Amino acid sequence: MSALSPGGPGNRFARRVYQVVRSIPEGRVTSYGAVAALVGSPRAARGVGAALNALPPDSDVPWWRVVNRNGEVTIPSELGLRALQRTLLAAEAVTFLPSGRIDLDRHAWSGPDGGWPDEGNGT
DNA sequence: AAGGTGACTGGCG
DNA sequence: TCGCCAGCCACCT
Repeated sequence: MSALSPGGPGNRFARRVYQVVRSIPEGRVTSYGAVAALVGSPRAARGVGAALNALPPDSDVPWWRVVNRNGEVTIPSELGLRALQRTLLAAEAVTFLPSGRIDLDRHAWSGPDGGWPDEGNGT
């Protein structure tokens, strides 16, 4: 059984990255460094990008919810992915600033714990 | 197995 | 605020 089924990049790291990205709630975005930190390698921000780059088109991973630390889409526009990401994010009710960047103060996701800017007030 | 590339981040000027 | 350089880690050939 088993066979582990690598299914491509199916390594340990990439596998974990996909899991984290799947944990990103709709209408929310995060940075590669944040995902890398959640998988246990805060310095592997590029590794996250590589993993997403190897991500299949039929995957259930919302890769479009992952952006750089500037809240800007930094993916190859040649493939049209850049426009696609913006479209998908817009469909998630994500707001873009006049500068062309995403308002991280409004959609920044800090992980499964929450870490939200307007919460934590315990009653 | 080894080398090169990159969907990144942080520090400086 | 923006642009450039160096460092790190993972993926691909």
